[in-house]
Amino acid sequence: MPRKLSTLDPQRLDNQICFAVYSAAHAFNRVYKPLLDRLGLTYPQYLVMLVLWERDDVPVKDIGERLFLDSGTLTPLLKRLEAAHLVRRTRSSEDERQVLIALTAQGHALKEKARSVPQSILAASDCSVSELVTIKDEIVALRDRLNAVIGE
Amino acid sequence: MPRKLSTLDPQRLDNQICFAVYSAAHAFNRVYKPLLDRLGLTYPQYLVMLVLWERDDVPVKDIGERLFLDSGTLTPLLKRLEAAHLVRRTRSSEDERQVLIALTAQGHALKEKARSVPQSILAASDCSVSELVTIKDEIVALRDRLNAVIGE
DNA sequence: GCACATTCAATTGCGAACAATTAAATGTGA
DNA sequence: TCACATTTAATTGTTCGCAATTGAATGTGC
Repeated sequence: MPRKLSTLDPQRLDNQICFAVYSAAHAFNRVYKPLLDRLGLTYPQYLVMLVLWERDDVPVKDIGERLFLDSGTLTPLLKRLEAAHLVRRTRSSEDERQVLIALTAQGHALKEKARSVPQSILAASDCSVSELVTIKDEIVALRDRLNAVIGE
Repeated sequence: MPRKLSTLDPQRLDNQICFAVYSAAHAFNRVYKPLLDRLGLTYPQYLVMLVLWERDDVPVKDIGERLFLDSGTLTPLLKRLEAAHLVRRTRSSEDERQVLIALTAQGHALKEKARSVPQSILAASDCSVSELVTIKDEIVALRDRLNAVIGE
């Protein structure tokens, strides 16, 4: 005779960590949207730019490994960044299979314009930096355990 | 003279909580995929079914508020669930603007087949229930603060 | 050197996700 | 009652995200 099962029922939406993560990702996206609109970027494009601002002139594959995305997602996205004059795509001469992604002057310059984005997000989070770091590390640890299961 | 700034630089990918959430959501999706394939559902479709298993015969808007999704996403998704004979879509007679979503017998029956999904996810998380509940509550609190900022 | 497998990016097709608009039904105020 | 605003789904167009396949370049084992 199940009584007051709802708070424990693993089949209930509100008890699922995955939905929490899924809906939090969308909430972040909505907060980022107006900030990134001013830069002319979508959120996934912003992620690619973050990778390139750290290190330039890397093959598509490296970007994919960093962001957990494949060429089916990245190829059209990078073509859009190229059309926006933020990156250049050139075949590697050492290995003609690889396409190297390099920032243009405009792409480099955009880093300065994007500098204020993280603090706007921090403000929207309404949370201390140390709390955010703690949650972030827990989520990353969880993500890495999930990815380990997939790899096996 | 900034030295070893990388561990603090808010513009670094690995320091961004949003990327942690974003990549964790994709990792969950990849773990769910083989489990949901056997049910013939995608993850967003599974979320809609979770809502309907809790309460049936609700307007599209209610589902949207629960999952933070709009009609642009839900209308085609619900049509696919209807084509799969899992739900029925009927105009409300009291308010002809509303479309009520009800489970079919097949839709109800699928709940049993889906019963083992949460524990498979728990196993993949390689984590205690109490730890997951703690992280989940923190993420939900963060999500709700973000959504509050958007609403204003 | 040559058959074979592997790697890498591109492509195709499908299902989200969302902004913006449309159209119909309902609610409201004068 | 009637003009007007609001609510609700549906629609259109763009961008992700991924599975599956393709084709070219590279690596390998004999």
